[in-house]
Amino acid sequence: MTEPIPLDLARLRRTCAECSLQMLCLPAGMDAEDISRLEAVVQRRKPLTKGDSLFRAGDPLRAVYVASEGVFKTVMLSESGEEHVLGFHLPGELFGLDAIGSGKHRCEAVALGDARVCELPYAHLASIATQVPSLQHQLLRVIGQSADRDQDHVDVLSRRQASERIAMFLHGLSDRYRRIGRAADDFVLPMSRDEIARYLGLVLETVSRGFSRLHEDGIIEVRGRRVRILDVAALGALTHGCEGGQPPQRRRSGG
Amino acid sequence: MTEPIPLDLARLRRTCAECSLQMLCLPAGMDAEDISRLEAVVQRRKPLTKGDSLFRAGDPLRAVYVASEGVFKTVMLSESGEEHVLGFHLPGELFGLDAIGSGKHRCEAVALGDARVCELPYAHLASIATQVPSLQHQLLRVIGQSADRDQDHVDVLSRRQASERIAMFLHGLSDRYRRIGRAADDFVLPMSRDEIARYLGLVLETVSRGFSRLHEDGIIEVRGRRVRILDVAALGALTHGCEGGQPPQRRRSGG
DNA sequence: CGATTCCTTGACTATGCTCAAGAAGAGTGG
DNA sequence: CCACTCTTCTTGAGCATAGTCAAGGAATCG
Repeated sequence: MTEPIPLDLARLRRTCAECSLQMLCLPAGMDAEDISRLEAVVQRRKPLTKGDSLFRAGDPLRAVYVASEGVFKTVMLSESGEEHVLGFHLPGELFGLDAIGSGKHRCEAVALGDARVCELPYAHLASIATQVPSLQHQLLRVIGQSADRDQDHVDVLSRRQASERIAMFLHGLSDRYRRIGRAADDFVLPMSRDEIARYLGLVLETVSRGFSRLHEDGIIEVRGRRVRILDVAALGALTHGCEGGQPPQRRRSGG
Repeated sequence: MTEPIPLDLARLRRTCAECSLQMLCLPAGMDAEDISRLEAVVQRRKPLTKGDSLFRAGDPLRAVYVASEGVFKTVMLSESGEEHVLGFHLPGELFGLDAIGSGKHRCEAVALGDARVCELPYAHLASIATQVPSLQHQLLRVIGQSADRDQDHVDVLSRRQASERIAMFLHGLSDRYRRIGRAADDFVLPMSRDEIARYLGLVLETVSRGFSRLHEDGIIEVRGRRVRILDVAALGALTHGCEGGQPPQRRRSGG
């Protein structure tokens, strides 16, 4: 465990300038000089595996993070003991920002599988941002984008119909996969039905039935965690709740 | 309408240093010198009345806002035409940050009654933040706090039971009233049942029934928009879903 | 290959939505 | 100041959607 593994060291040495996620991540839009100043504070942590926590609720704000490989979820445990999933964090997406408001993390970040993160010590980041306006601007932007994702979550949860929430979830995930350069219509879900349910404010059975329904209707093909989107337009239409292509629910008028 | 009203002009001239909301607002924790640099960019807009929009979805990011008097709601219109309420903004709370991620506003901000706002042109704010580290820090903090409120919204919407959502809403609102120095257990709701419902992902009838139920159970006293919280502890307990003081729902075992 | 976890599907139930009508407030003008 | 109107709120009855409980099947891991 403590013995140095050459391959890992090589990866740890990788810089932002070489990173495939550069376009998506904090360095986006920064010039070479600025990036090198940013690189000075970026730390690459040792790889994590399924279930590992990056931080827990109550931990003081030390750093913000971006997954370079693998997917994370952030979860909040309600007083009644239920686990609510606040978000899923794909490679290139900044997370851990929940501690900026109060100085303490409000949630826990957990790796959904093997993962690797870049850690950006917050105090360093903020002080460099003072010196490098383009980084400050970029930092505000990514924070804003993170807030946009939270907003999308609110948007999903505001939908009354479970089918709408599920369609929005898949549609949004597909979009995000495209953005990170991965197939948008054929992927393996990194999270369980239960985790999806806890993200959507539903129970896992409802999510499962929702998936089956989309399969029956020929909109997706699903087998376990493998998902293929066959009809993006129809999926998008379901997102709007009202009738799009197929009727969203067999009403008495149809039957 | 266009004639100058002395009283209003006097108010418009008021500075951050004199503002009663100083402790809550952006200037919190800044010294006199820094505040004066901030004041240079703050603009006080002419008063708004019920229904007036401050910005609309699609508008470019010009400024961020803080209500100095009155309450605002931010709303998003879904493709199917429904209005979703994203948040209510009390005096001292920064809003309009939704445009930071993309450069465009994602939602519309509407005054719920007579209101007055301070407008902070974003470009100015960001450039001063570069020069004044304490403002940068403060700016990041308030953005973080705004994200915390969004997170609280997610938390509310994740609850399955309507009664929990309603209890959390009242409990949270009460908290925020206390923070701005107003009575936390006796207030007039600035928003309608319908707006509450659209915030909670429910319909107005459900909200109305929820309020009536809390009244019956002796936890609150409600008459129209006037609310008095009689038993904060019980309200907090309902927030947790599980049984607290009174049973949350009369089950057959009880009747 | 066995054990465990995860997913699917069914039957039943309950919560909250729909539709509907009436009461209470707020605003307006005589 | 009161009558009128319009909006907002309350309450009721019935129904549909999603939750609960339960069991069996698929997939994954050691």
